[in-house]
Amino acid sequence: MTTKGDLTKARLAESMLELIQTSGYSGTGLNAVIDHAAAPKGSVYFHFPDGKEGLGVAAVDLAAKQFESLIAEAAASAGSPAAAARAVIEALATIVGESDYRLGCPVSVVTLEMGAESERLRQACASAFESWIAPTAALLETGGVEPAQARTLATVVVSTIEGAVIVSRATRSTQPLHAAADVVADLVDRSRQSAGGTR
Amino acid sequence: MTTKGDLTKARLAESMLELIQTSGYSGTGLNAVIDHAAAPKGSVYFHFPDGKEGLGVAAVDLAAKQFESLIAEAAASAGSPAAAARAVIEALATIVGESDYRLGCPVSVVTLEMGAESERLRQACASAFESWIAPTAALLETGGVEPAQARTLATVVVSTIEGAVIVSRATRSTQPLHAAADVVADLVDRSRQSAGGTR
DNA sequence: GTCTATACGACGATAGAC
DNA sequence: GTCTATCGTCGTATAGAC
Repeated sequence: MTTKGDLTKARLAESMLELIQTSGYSGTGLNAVIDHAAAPKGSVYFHFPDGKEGLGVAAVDLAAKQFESLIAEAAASAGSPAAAARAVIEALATIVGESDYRLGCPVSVVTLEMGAESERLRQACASAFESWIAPTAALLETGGVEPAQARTLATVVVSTIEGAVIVSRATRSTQPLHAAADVVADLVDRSRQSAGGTR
Repeated sequence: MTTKGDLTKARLAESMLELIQTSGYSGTGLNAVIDHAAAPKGSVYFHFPDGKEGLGVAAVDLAAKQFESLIAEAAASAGSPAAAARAVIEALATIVGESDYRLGCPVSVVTLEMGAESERLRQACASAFESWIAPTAALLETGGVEPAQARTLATVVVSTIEGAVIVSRATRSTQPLHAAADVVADLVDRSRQSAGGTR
């Protein structure tokens, strides 16, 4: 059953996730989180006994699931791996642009800020990236790319997307993301052909 | 002339740059910076009247110059644009790996943490990215790629590198950077051919 | 002009009231 | 079990001694 406490816990993780995107991990104070979640301060330590670190892990896990869903939906509705990749990146371009370049990838920023300081957070970020690379590689394999190459290419695709979001935010332009969409779609399409897939 | 004060100022910027890479911008306190630079606390506000923000801008500018030099050296010594791109990325893989995955791109993390909060820092980051994209595009043009496509491709190349550094740090493996090196080198080489360059 | 001592606020975390 | 009041620490910034 879903108790009221569970809802509070979910709201806290969602708030943390949202604030991390605009202010980073260190820049997001617990006061801001409980304020945004409309939760009392003590409940943070009730639901997340490890404090901020546990809340951060929950936020990263949540982000992983959300983007994983976006990938799955694009893979299901798009006609080809290349089209799916393009759809995902264009969706991100819309999100980033419509947020006035305030939203970015929470996993990237937590990796960069805390990867060297918290092993728990670093592992959570590694798992998040893996949860995006694996389905991307699987999608490429359905296009006829051999497993090893699919994994390599999927890693690069995810890296490119992460980087493009950052460059887009810095330049306040969706051009880097659109450029990434074009190049990645072309790259995915080409790999399918060169691997001897359905041609 | 170079006064002692100028050296202190440079050391402060270098220390800020180094610490940002492992702990992020918000996670780096001025106390840690002056400690690392072996400088008295007041000199921060003497050399950087705007405080932490000014110091952050100096660190980002410094990072921009350093990586710009790496690109220029690779472009000068490598035999082709593709080889230059590979050399740059492999050099990054060495740096990231040998630092035990503690060093990353300071411009990325400042963009993600402060891009939405400080216009000055955001612009410094945008300038940094531009200072890497422009010479990369120029290099691609020497390979026969037309200007517009060179710019697009250069943006994607820089994005991919930024993202690969992040994924490498999260997974504690240089594999994402090596994968990026392979794919980017191939991409650069292909663009040269498809554009009707020296074949 | 350089640097030390300090002010003031926000942080994460906890103890204990309800 | 849920929340409020508070503690100690560290943050940035500054005032003033040298």
